[in-house]
Amino acid sequence: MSSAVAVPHTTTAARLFHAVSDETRLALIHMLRDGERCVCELQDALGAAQSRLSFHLRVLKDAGLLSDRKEGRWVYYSLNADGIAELEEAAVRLKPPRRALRVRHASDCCD
Amino acid sequence: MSSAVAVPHTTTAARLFHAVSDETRLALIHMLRDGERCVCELQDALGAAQSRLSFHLRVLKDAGLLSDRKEGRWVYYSLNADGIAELEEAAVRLKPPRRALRVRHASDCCD
DNA sequence: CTAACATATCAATATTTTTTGATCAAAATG
DNA sequence: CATTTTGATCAAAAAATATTGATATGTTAG
Repeated sequence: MSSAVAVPHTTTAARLFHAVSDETRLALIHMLRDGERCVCELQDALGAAQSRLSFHLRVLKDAGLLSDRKEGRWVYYSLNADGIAELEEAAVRLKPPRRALRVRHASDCCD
Repeated sequence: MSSAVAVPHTTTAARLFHAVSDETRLALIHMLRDGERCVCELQDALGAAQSRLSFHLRVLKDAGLLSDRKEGRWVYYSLNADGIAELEEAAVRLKPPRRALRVRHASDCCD
């Protein structure tokens, strides 16, 4: 144990949070909350350039938050429930344990 | 309703997620989970340059995730439970409503 | 087969974020 | 008061991300 930074989970969590730290990507997720959509639909709805959208979809997919499914010439994206759950867990892990909510009384710092 | 991007919550959520999308900042949060710490302690523990740390602490504080308290020449940072709760809520809001988990059968796309 | 379409990828650019080093202000200390 | 200490802030450089436009690939339609 010990190595200052980089708790193991930390890297994954950072990746997940980064994926959802952008408004366009959040908008995509929100659109997908009620079912899969093909890229062209998302594109229309968001009024975003095709290649831009493709970029953001990939970020989300790489983070494990989306799945895709190819059908004919379309690609349908949908939320990956497992990924979303992981994200939620990562968020929950940030909460302080109740025992520690109190102020740790100072004077034991920097002497 | 309608304006494509930028659901109101979306901006706040993006800000919150961005704040925790960095390993250094996650490490800070983890350290603070069991009580407040002064900057110098965090600095030692993380082995990070003072000004770098100050930068990250500010990002977290601006996002509402940390509070600070000045005492003499020290500044103590601690988790702001409300902020952390907001973050968690933002994460939960990404989950698809159960009714929509199924595949929306295609052929209604791009006709 | 050829043309049109849906989407991914790539290279160049633009933008944002992060790091670094210096300087500054407010305590505390002698 | 002069010095030291803690921490913030600022400007410049570095690094990471995002946007754009072009091109490439696979697919269906004619």
